[in-house]
Amino acid sequence: MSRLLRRRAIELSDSGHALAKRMAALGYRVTQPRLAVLDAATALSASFTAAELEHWLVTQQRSPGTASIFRTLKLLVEAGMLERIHGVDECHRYTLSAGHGHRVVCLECGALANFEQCALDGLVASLEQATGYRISQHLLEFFGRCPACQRGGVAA
Amino acid sequence: MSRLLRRRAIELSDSGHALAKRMAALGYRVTQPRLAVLDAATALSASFTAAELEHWLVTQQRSPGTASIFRTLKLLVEAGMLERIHGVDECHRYTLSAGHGHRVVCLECGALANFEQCALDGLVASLEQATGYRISQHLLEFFGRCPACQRGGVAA
DNA sequence: CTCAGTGCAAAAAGTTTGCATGGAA
DNA sequence: TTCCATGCAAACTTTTTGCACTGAG
Repeated sequence: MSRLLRRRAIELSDSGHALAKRMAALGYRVTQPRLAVLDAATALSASFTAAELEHWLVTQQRSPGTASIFRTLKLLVEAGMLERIHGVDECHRYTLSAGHGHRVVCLECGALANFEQCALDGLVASLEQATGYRISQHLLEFFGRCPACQRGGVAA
Repeated sequence: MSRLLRRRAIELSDSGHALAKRMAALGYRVTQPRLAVLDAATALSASFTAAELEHWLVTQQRSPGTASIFRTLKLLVEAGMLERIHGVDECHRYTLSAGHGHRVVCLECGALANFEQCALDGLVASLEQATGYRISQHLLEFFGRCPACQRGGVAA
């Protein structure tokens, strides 16, 4: 591929992607499928499943196929650019990584709000004392209805 | 089935099962597969996946088959006798329900410690104010090493 | 140029369902 | 005796893998 073409290929999907630069900085090759998945993750904005992401890419006629999507999702999670999140009954959802923090997830539309504060330190300490466990990780997520869905008025 | 046989069938698995009585009280039929799953859940004691539970039942030569196991697990969760729990990377684990509360899960052996206190009320209130979300549920789980595994000395 | 990454298709998990039979109440 | 629950097998969904080919660096 000529220098010119390569440059065009990258610009094609480079709409706003500091993300792509970050991938390159981490030593990952910046390829079309990876850019497509990052675009999709950005466009979907809230949380999404692999299937939802694939559907979006198909409608955009940019889907690299299921296998590549799964491989890319796994890679991006390892790279820290996406996070896997858990629902009450649903697992295997993803969201663009937003620094460290936890989330409030809308049960109706999947919208997310992030927050930094994690007032668990005290609880962790007292639990370690009470149980004898050495606690190294935690999972904390909140669920409810986002402001828009509350206005929307559909009964929960 | 004669009265005598029925009685024996129930005694077979009635080893310590207030659980079976609870099922009956809830209006569920107390059947061999359900007793077997309850026994397995009790024996496995910590958290377990459907596959682990089936494996235990197979080794005991009491497995009612995959389909019945899944149906029974779903039923027992609905009945509130089992809970679905989430791991960091693993979902679809189950544990015997221990009242309301949250858990500390050992990352090495899967042992659980339950605790009642859930100091999130304040956090929920301030998050509702900060985000505009109406929060109705939360997911909170801790992970680490249990006392036995710490003594066991395998590096984390 | 070279090797990491891709895309297809096929396979492997994991989970659910249809239907005739069996057993709890 | 009645109907709920079971057990098998087959279907389905979701995710992973093998392999020849392609394109990013």
